[in-house]
Amino acid sequence: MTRRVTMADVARQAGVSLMTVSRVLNNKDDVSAETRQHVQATIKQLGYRPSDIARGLVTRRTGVIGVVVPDVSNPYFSEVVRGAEHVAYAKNYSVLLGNTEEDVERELTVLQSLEEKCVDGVMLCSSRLAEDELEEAISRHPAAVLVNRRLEFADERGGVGVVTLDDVAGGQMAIQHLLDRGHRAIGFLAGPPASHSGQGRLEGYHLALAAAGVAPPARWIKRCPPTVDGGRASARDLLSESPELTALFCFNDLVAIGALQTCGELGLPVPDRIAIIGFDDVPLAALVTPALTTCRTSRYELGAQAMQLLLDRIDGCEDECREIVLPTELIVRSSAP
Amino acid sequence: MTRRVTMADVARQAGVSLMTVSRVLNNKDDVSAETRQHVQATIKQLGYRPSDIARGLVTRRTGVIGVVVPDVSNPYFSEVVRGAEHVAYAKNYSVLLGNTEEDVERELTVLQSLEEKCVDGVMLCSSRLAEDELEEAISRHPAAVLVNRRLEFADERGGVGVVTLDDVAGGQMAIQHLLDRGHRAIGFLAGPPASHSGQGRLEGYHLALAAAGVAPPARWIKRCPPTVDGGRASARDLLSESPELTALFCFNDLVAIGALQTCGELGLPVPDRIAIIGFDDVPLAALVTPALTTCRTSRYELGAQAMQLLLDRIDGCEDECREIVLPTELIVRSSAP
DNA sequence: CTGTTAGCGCTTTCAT
DNA sequence: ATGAAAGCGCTAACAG
Repeated sequence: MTRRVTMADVARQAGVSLMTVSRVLNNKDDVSAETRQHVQATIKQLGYRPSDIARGLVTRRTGVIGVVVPDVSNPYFSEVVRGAEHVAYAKNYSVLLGNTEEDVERELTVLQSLEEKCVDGVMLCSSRLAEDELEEAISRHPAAVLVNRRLEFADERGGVGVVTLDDVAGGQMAIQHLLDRGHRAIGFLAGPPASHSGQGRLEGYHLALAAAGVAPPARWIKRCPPTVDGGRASARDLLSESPELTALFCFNDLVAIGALQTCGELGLPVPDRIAIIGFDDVPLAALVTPALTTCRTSRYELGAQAMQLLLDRIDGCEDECREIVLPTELIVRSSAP
Repeated sequence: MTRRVTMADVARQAGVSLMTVSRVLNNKDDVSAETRQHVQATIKQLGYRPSDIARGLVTRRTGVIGVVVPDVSNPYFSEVVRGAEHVAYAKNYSVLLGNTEEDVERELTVLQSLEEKCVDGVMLCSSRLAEDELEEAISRHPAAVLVNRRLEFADERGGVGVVTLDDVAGGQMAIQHLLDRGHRAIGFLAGPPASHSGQGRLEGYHLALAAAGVAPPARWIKRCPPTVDGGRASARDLLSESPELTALFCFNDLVAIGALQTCGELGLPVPDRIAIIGFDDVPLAALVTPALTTCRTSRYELGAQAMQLLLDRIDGCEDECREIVLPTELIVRSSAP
């Protein structure tokens, strides 16, 4: 393995000083056109590539952003990551990916490792950390943005940006759609108790029903894992305990698809006997039979906006808007026409 | 923003030299137990975290691996990334993610940016680069592994590891299954022409048919984008040009789902009039109606093995096996029972 | 416009 | 068992 070409090599070969090379590299204007061209030619000739890590040591900026997600292979987060990466790339930042595998311990070590890598900022998605741990971890980084999670004392701590979905409005929208179709007995497969998003959607559910004068009994609401299997099992429980239900609102599309399967197994036609609404509009939602009515959320946008906010903060305009709430949109398909 | 705690701070506070702190940090054995404990306490007290970038400058190792994929949000690659990240994490490496967005130019710049970040190695998935560009780009990195792509002169260049799927066997397996069910007129929606995997599957298709004495006319084979829409459109063309087809083998599950939709629109019952087989077994495959028969590939394993190979190479045992070929498995469901 | 001198935070080598 | 000096590749701050 041959030694990496260094700036000194370029300087020597071009017959100039280190600084001149450095200036050319950083597009400083105080270099004569002639010298600049000569240096650039030498750089190309030698195949020189500056070392961001040496540069980072002195500038204190690595050009790297840590992006932490519970599970990259979850289509939800992989879209978020794609959005984040796109924006980062456009501004010449790179993304250091941290996958916590839904594990709190690991989330902590990942955050720590990002510290050692001296990232310029951290984008933390759906953190499962306790509030105090979260604050502590975040405060150790130069900048941070939270996605899908709010921090109670965010304003007081200063630097933390927040990007979330308008889960409450989404939930209201979905329930209102069902109410408009005449449904009154509407169940909710609510997802994991720890989910901030689930809380919001539940709130929307309650708000919309209350406005319509419906008081849902507690048994209409069931927690479940946010997966197809979780949805299938919980839908079965829910429908057997509360056969009066004519509609189901689901934490996300995967849960809704599980519910769809249960209805199939139980011989309950969707949407005629049971209407079903999901959340997220993952690509899958349009492809199942019947196609899923759902609240679309732009996960790509979530990632992109969060990264944007983070970079804005890093590159100066700190007092940019602290919290962004992204809207959702009801996509009406066959499962709840 | 308060200055980062440095090793010098720890040394001063603990009343020892920089070297002692460094030794403790790196678990060198020539430090008295007493001193070690004292230093460790100070480190904890100050919340000191070593800077991998300062360390990297001298050791020439950053503990970062670049992982380059065409599209993180593609379920195929997001699984690969998850596998890779898991292995990397286990060995104390971090993953710098590069998303090329299926763009060759961008693939080149990403690779370049990884160079500047001084990554210890690169894992390049489904590269679309021309052979010479690929060789050049790779040779500029300390170590590299190719996923889903071979390099003609790999052995001669030395350092490049390769991990692929056994696409040929997968294609054969799928076609053999159809032949066993009495199909003879079998079309192939072959995916993008540049895809190495597509080539392999096509080879498997030809081999299996030839062995059965079937000589498929060229019009039975159609290139298409590797997406649902691509599959839908191409299936429509294919079936109208060659109505004699009784089965379709598809480049991947997304294409197969597109084909499924076309059959629905055309009123051709699946599998009775047309049998369909996909490739990959993405989660979606089991959820569509009818459920998709497909060749399962462990994308997680692909990522994990590739990362393993790369790290093995980096950490010494270079002459580890140079090429890994992962098997596929036929999963029989309703679309081609 | 260009070069010189320091030093970023750490490890390596050589002393002690 | 511990420390001092040198330097990794680069840029900031001054000189000229």
